[in-house]
Amino acid sequence: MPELPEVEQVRRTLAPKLVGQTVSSVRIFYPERVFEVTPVEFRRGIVDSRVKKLSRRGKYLLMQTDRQYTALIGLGMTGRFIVEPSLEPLDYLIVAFGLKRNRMVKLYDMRRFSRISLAETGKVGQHPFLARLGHEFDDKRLTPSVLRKELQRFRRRNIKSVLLDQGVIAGLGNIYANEVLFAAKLNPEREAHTLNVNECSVLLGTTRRILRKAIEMGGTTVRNFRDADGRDGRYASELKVYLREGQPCPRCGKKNEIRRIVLGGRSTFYCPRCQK
DNA sequence: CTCATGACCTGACGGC
DNA sequence: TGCCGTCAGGTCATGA
Repeated sequence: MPELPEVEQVRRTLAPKLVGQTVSSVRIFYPERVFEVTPVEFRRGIVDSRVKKLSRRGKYLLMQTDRQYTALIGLGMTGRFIVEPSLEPLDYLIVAFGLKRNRMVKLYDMRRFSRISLAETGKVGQHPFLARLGHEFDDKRLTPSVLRKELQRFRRRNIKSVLLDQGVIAGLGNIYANEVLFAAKLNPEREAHTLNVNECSVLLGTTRRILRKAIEMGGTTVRNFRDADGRDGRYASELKVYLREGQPCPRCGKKNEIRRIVLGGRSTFYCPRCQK
């Protein structure tokens, strides 16, 4: 579910409840979703330490403690944080962190695609979850010519799949990849390596504008997304093409023009008149 | 290496 | 009402 803006919104709403707190217990309910370390190692790395910082890299949350370890958390499609007193019996729990005064930070996930892991804080960038991630969308070093160069490595892949590839720009998912290409007037089937510097510049501009705005609006709720305060994202009203098959194009106005095709196994929405 | 596909998992929704 | 197929914010392993 969550792409970069949603993960960032979770980070912003979870941080005030978590940073500075001591984690008095760690209970893992779904050990298959703990990667690289054993559940026991994960628990030992976090329990009894204090949360120093909650940050984000791409779609991953990084919970840094005052000891040597950082927990890495990927929310998959439906991962969600709930902070509440005590531990009610709850289906779909992945992990629960106990804080003071009976408060619990629970990660639960209906589809159970969430993933957690542990790294030494100094080596967190080398962790397999993060090692191959591309640029952050707002990284100043990501210039149009750098982007163009990165797109050259793909032989025939279309630009839509490449945007979903976390190795170029980290954090774009299916909603924003569609929206960004519509805003940039680029056809999703366009081969990525054929983009010129000017097109890369436009694409970078729309990516930054859309992600910033989506972050400002607390992300997009289409179905399940809630932040750590239980609130919906408000960006859904800004979506121009995502899930709008058969609707008029908001740019050229042609009726019934938004198409849905499948690229790289994912639904792709676009206006064939505006996106050549 | 590159790319497409299926697998992982559960729920919501539309058609019959 | 109920059953079935399809689809859903992600990522990884597999094999051509």
